[in-house]
Amino acid sequence: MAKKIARNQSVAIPEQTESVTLIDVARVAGVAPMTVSRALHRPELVRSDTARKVREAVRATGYVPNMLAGGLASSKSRLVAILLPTIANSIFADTVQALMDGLTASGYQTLLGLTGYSTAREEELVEAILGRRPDGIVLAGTSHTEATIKRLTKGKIPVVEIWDLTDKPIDMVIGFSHEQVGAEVARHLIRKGYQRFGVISVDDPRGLRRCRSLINELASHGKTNVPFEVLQAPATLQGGREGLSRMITSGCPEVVVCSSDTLAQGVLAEAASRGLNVPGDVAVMGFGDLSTAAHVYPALSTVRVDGATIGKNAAAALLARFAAEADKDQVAVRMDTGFSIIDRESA
Amino acid sequence: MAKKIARNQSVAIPEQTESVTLIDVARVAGVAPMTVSRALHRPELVRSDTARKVREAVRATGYVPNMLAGGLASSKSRLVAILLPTIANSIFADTVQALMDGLTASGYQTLLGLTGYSTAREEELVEAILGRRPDGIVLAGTSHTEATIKRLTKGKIPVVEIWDLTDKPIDMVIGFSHEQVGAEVARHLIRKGYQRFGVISVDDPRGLRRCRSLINELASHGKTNVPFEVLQAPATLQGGREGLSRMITSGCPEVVVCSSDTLAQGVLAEAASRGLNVPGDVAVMGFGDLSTAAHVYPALSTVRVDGATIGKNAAAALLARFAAEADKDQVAVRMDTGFSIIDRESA
DNA sequence: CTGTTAGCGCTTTCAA
DNA sequence: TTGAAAGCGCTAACAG
Repeated sequence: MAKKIARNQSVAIPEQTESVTLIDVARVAGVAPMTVSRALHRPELVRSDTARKVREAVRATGYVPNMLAGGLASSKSRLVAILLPTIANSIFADTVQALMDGLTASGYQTLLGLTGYSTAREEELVEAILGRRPDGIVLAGTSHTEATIKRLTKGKIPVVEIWDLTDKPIDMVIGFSHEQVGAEVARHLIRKGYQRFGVISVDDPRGLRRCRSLINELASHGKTNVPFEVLQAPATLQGGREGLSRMITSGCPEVVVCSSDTLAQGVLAEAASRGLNVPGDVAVMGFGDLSTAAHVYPALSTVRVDGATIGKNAAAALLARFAAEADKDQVAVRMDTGFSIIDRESA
Repeated sequence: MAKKIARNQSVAIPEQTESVTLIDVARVAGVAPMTVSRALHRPELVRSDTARKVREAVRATGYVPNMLAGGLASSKSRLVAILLPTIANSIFADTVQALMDGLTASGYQTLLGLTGYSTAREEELVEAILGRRPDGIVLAGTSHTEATIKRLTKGKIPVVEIWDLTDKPIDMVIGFSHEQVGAEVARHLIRKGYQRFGVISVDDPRGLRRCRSLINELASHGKTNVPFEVLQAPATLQGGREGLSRMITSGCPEVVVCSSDTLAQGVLAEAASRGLNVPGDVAVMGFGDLSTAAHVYPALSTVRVDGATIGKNAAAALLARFAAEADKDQVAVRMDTGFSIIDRESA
């Protein structure tokens, strides 16, 4: 196996591998270190030809600023942490993508942590992440351990809880009511005239709340004994298939409601493999990113709750909150969600 | 809007908000700062009752170590950066999840960067990320700008390029040949007896290479003029639908090969909505995470290339490389991939 | 096993 | 507009 070329070459030029510091740049540019720092971060404070000299020195030396040192001195890390249950097949993917795009554009870097739907794990991650002194923390959900809440509440860094609502946010919240979502869906389906329902969910807390609320609302309309299959999180296509398979043993419902789009995809696959016509034999409803789902099923129905849209819009709202960091009051921006259903009218 | 409760309360206890340092902990524990540092990071170096005193002091003070300071002093950041094209519907999701799980378990935190398939953007991100002095960098792909390569080559931090192969890796590579993948698939399908093919890809570089190689190999078996639809990255279900729609105008192929599983899902959806039987009327082939796909299509065929498996196994290999950081030779671990196809035998 | 000394590379604060 | 001094909070290296 060949030796690493570049590394060996660099050995031939002794000491040039030693990392270049701001002081080296200053020496080359013929100015004080502080002037280099200013030229780099607040160029409007130095004369333009000084700035030019510095820029050239930076290029000549191959200087890369050390943000650990900078952060330590200034207590600003330009780092935002995002904590999510999971990234695979995730209902959060779009939110995260948009959020990261915005943060990157604003010069922030993103530390990602995966909690696997465990608040204990979230606590550990928060603990560890706090050590990096992030300039902001985004948490999925509003349910956390006591320790997490305590740590985050007493700190002075902005915290945004997303994808849920609560009366006592740690700091800011952008989300919607999963209970309201479930109830809204139930009413929509009843209006459509469906009689026999089936519900499939993974055991993530928010998905379960949506589904339970749905079932309650159905019950209050006289539709009881709704089959309810719960699968292990995270949502997979296979989960959707299995859910439908199990459910179908006790007769096929007219409409199957899923806790997420991924599950709904799986139900579609299973239906196809059983020769069931969608929506002729069974209608299927998902939950998640409308911007994707709406395109996939051209004739789908959409159920709306509240005022904006999950995904990009929510992320935009979130960024706006970060921008208005000065405002230290509690804030709750409501986030809307979309549902996709392949139902009778879209046949 | 209510004032933030906790923040106001903490105002009542002046100065306690000022961040606790290691020196404070040392004072409370009645030891030297260095001893606190040791007790925290290398407890085996201090007497157990000293460690206990320190632990109590940490709890009493609510101390959170400042990793910026620690990193600066030790030049170890316990940070690993991962750069990917995208996170949404991503073929990388599983790799990333497994990788992060492993890294987190080993005490590393993960900085995520999204390049959107742009090497220029990758370059900017690398530049910025290097400022954080990560202990390792993972890059998707082996195609980078000159500047990126230069920066990464001369640095002393481990770099792992994944999901592709190359003769001149920056440091380490874990991947497979996309050309070989394409050719292998072509031969597999020809062995199966298919005559009329269709190919749908998004315009991501690796997907295109797989598809082009497939088409070349088909040509060398006398199958020319294979319909080839290219859609804009990233892959979406809608893209798959559109791809099949366009393709079908010039007659339905016996088998449609897609550059990713997401696209294949879309093709399935479109086929269903057109009343096409899969695999009776048209077989569909995806590419990506076998562990998911294999479960979804129980009777699928599998095509293998090389030796391991994309996803969790690849991530494990990757972590092993990090662990063996001492070995500074070039390394190329080959990574195998799986294909899923719903074809005639699985009818 | 524990403590002391001297920075890590940058920015804040003040002075020029 | 620029510079000098004094740390930020921690750990390496050595001494005890």
